[in-house]
Amino acid sequence: MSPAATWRTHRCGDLRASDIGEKVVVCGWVANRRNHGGVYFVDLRDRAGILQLIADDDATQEARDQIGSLHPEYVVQVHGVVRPRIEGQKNKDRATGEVELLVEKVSVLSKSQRLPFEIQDELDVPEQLRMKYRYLDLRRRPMQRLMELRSKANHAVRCALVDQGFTEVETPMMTRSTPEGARDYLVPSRVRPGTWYALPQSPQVFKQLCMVGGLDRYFQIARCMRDEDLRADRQPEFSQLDMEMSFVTEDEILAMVEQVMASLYRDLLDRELELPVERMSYREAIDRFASDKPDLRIPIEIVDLGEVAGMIGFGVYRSVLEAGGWVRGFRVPGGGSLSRKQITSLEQTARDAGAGGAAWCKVTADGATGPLGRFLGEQAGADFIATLGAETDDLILTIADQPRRTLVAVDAIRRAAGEMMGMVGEKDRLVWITEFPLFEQGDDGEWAPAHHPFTAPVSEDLEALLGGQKEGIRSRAYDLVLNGVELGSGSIRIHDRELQEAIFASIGMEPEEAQRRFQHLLEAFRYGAPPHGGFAIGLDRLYALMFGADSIRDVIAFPKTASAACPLTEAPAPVDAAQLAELGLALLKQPTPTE
RNA sequence: GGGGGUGUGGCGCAAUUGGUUAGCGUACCAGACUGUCGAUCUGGAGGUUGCGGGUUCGAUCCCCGUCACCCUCGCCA
Repeated sequence: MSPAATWRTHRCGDLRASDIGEKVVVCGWVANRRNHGGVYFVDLRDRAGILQLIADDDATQEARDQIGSLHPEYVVQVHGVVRPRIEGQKNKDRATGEVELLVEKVSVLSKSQRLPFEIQDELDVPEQLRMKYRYLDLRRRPMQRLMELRSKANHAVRCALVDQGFTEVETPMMTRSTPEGARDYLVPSRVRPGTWYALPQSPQVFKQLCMVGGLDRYFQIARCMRDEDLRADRQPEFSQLDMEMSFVTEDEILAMVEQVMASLYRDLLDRELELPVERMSYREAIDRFASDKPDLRIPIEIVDLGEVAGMIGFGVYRSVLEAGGWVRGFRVPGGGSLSRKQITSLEQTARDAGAGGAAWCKVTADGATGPLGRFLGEQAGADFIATLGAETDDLILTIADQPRRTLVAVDAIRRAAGEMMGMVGEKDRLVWITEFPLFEQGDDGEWAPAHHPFTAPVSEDLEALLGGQKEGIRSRAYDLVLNGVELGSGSIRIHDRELQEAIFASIGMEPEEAQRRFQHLLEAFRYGAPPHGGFAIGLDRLYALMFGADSIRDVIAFPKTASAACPLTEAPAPVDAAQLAELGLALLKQPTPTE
């Protein structure tokens, strides 16, 4: 096929009644064909929409033969004249429905064999098949919409930050492995056999180095890779909006992130975000919602029953409290209407979360009913109900267990009960969670940094920290939470070398080890590091939520499966022995053939 | 790594207690039809029931193993 001077004059989906009479050239994919013997219809699709082609008695026999020989997903160029559809044959459901293109000439630019699935908006096929033929999946309008929205969102983010004086910096994809955090994806070095690059889990160190470099305000839409097992909302490589600022307080960073979020809401959803976003300390979030990422759409708050639960004569409460455990619960307003079956499922939710079960009762006009009911008759029972603020027709749900298990279970049943009661409000609820603990205790009882080890402590807690205390030390770290989903996190960093070394020491890291692992950062801090802090937002998850996608895979052009494989390219795949030899590598284990 | 679910023409599903030539819809191909737009009608082609093994006269069905995908726990500073 010889090159045309102009492939097309219009896009299919752009033609309107105002174009009637125009001689046009369009290109697109054959979406559908209908043949009535003498009159041929073809729906031609491009990114802008669908245009009906027609070849009836007004068309030449040649044009009718050409259009009659088309098949699904052929790519064609069509010369024709835009004309109005006859009365009664307009299609109101289609933007081009007022017009049709009378075909003069059809050129087949590319043929298509039979498709593995149909190109239609509603599709019910295995996701793996869509991923294997992603280029076909992307022809579908809903997928094109998501790709367009993502592009528009990235653009909005860049505009908002560049306007605020940020500099976009591309940090290396091949860097040094850091043993903390997630497992690294490794890249072998050919030049120095036996040595490795790591793909970045995040640009953390580099963005701090940008601050030492005086860039002042950095951002990047960064690709990050973590070699961990996947989840529905997690991909092995993902995008995060990464930011860092010098000479800032928490307030300024939070305000900046809020501005970015407001820009996204405005440009993508055409909605105004209410600012400032509510803030809540970690302590408060745990006390009120038993979670560091509370879903504030559910209007249920947790009550500490440690004082009153021991008084009502319920043996489980007493023994748990004597063992140093907790009793926490909440009232479900109107929850008296829940069936026994629904409550049983809440009890199961508690057990699935690791608790022994959930003790409950319903508050009725004649007293409390249910398993707790018979313990609530006396004054202590009245105090118990009063502490919960429960009223007639409420359901009371409680968990009694070790502190950590209590929190996990009470959070689980709070969310389950909220959903069951239809309490989840429509409105998006953003909240900042601040002052996260600097250390957290592992199952082995060891204290480890809860965030990364560069997070600064709250200054009032500094003395206790340097005195060796771990428990209760607050950090200047914060998370942004939307409807119970963590969107991102950040912190004010340590910029003082001595404090940094003290932190390393406090987590049991020898100076030599700290030097070996973070030599580049620690050395940078010798040369005048400004106070700085930043934030990172997981964009895939945020976009999936904002665009109403079924899965984060739907907002990623070429996603991977739960086993980190790409069905399209069949990566990961074996390589030639020669490639391995060049890298100085030998396999200890051969790849297992699939199927 | 653990647990759960799924696997039958391209796709969505069915197949009695283990029993005939594994059916139906859709898509595809061909023919018919002069205003359709989820066209319609007629016909056709299309199957290693994920793979391997076992039990049985006989396996889509029962058993064991394995692979892939999805969900979930661990994990993801």
